[in-house]
Amino acid sequence: MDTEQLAKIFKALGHPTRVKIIEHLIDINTCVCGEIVNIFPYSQSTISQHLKLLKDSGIVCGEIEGPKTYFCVDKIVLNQFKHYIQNL
Amino acid sequence: MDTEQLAKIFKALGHPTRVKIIEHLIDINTCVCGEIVNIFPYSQSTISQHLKLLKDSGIVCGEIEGPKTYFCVDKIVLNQFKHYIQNL
DNA sequence: ATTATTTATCGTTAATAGCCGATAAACGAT
DNA sequence: ATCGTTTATCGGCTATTAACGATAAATAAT
Repeated sequence: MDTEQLAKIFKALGHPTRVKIIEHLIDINTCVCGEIVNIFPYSQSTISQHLKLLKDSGIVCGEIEGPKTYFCVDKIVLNQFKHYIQNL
Repeated sequence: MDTEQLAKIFKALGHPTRVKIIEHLIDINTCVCGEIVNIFPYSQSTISQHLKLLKDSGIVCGEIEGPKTYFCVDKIVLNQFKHYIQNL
């Protein structure tokens, strides 16, 4: 895990809403965009963009099933991330 | 450690240069701005701003001694941070 | 075939970030 | 008191981010 990807993940988590989204994703394992929209006081497009950012960083992955996209934390990447932090 | 402060630290680390700065700070324990300027291909003002960001997030503290400022990682905050990540 | 549901993307706007050079501020040494 | 060293801050520029509404795309259901 190189510096660039690390910084990307840090950056993705550098917003209160995205921190809460990933905590929620970890809690409930898998989740659909609309469910997250219901939790936060932001529009659907805004939440979708937050999810895209998290996905682009690699910490989250999304599987399209029908009209829905199921988001979940990429456990491999999360573990690499944890491992890095632990060694700081 | 609340979500806001967490996001602030994540955000502070969300830049390759700042990741490298904090790695360096952890390595050598304490460090002066000018030393970091010599490592990176950025101007003194840019590095000073990166350090300010890290300091404002709480993960780094700086002690002014004469004309120099000695920066070091705040180990208490770093440990709180690590603890949070481990519990993810 | 049309409608409803769900998500992604586009275009816009305001705010923030990242970089620089120039300058100010604080101190030590001469 | 002046000069050199070190750092912080200011102003300016460009690029990116964060938010929104509107719209498109994909599918499920009627």
